[in-house]
Amino acid sequence: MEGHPMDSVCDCSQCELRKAFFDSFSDEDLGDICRNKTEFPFLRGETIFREGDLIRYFSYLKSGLVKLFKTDPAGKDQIITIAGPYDFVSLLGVFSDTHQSYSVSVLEDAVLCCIDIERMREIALRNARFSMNLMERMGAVSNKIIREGLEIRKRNTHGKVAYILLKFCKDIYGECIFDLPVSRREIAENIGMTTENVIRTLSELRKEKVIRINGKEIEVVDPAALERISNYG
Amino acid sequence: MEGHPMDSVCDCSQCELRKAFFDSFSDEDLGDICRNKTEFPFLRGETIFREGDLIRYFSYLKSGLVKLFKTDPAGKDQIITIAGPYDFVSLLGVFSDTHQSYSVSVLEDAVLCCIDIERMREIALRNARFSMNLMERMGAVSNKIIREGLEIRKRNTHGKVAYILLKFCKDIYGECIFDLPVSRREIAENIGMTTENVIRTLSELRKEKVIRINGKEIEVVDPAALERISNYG
DNA sequence: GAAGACCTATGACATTTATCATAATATGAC
DNA sequence: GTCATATTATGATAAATGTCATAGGTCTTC
Repeated sequence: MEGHPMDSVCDCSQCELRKAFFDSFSDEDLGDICRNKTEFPFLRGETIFREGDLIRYFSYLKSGLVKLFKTDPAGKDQIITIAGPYDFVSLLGVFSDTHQSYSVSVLEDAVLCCIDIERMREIALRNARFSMNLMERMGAVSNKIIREGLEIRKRNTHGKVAYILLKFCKDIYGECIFDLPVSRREIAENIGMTTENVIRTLSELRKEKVIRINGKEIEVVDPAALERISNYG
Repeated sequence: MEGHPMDSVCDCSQCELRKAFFDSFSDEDLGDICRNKTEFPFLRGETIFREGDLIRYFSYLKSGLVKLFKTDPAGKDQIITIAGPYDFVSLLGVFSDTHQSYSVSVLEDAVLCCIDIERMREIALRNARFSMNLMERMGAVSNKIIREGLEIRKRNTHGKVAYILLKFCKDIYGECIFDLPVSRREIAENIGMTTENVIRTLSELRKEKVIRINGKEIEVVDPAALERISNYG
């Protein structure tokens, strides 16, 4: 894990993600976690951890945007998913596996909240409601990744590109106009097609006046048409 | 849930899956579960539950083979995965969702062990080690599904077919000769290609003397070649 | 500011995959 | 057993997708 711990000015009792993870905590446990957590700020392009690294922390994203990916023997990356604050938390292997099974790197400056894995385990073992919350939270993340994989698998190239554009505009940014946080190649690595065809498909959507393109900036001009393409293709 | 409860002759303390789920149980909790579980036998072709059904049980497969799938508005099925005893257990939504998010039906006669969801929750809430075991177990299943999805996504048709044949021979049956528990169409629904191309690809593998086909019976004659095709394609 | 690396873009072409048609075989219902 | 239906199979063709080549633009590094 790169990055340098930042002064932990954060008060866990005020954390907006508290409800998702620590709602069941006693003041004591919350104080314990709060004093023992470390926040790591990361800049765009930095790698948080790599496939195969030892798991030392339970971690969740407080802010920013990351990509989860695997690298094959030939050095080609395959992106598992792109995730924001509520979508990225150590997946379920965190208590059973010893090593990371994928890499995570930063697409938009991020803050990661990290809790020593042993301390986390210890608390989980004496607070069953917390274990349950954790299970629900991590389960939701896993399920989302599984569902997304199925949606991508069943679409053709146009459908795939439309699907991921809609993910950016609906799930990630909540706006029809946004700056793509990834390259065309990374989109290709995410949805399983070639970079050239991603570029070509984007150009076609532009020619059909469904989107407007200005470098990294994308504007979804005709969301209904994009939905149709996503659902049909 | 169809099927009729069978006489519960099973003694949980002897259950071969016990270690996976109930290792941390006190004799008391184990007895409690054992007395309150219900075993449902299912025949090939039967549906265990459908997407959208109310979740009433925590369930895991004791024996047999099942498929997890989703049905789209047009009525087309998409198979999420094919799972045996250690690979199928209520996924992580079981404590947070109220309804099933996919359907499960039976490929090979199966026995499902079911525990009332409320009782399960209650035990999980007072036995944190059990919650932890559960989390690990369910996490392993989720992770396996995610990984499988990625492997399928990155392969071309030959690689996909080779991949799933290897799954049958290595993971499911542990033998190079086996009866396919699914139709060619179901294979297509699993790996995201057309039925015709699954059939064609199988025929090609036969012509290349990598496999032998006799109806549902498949023999992997040249496992090394099949591995190469799976890894290259 | 020059060089190199990467990103975006597009065209031409080859290959892969899907679609449509047809038929033999197998399976299930009555 | 027979009829209806689904499955397996194969070929012909169309459509989609990948590969290769080229080029201008952008960004980083020295």
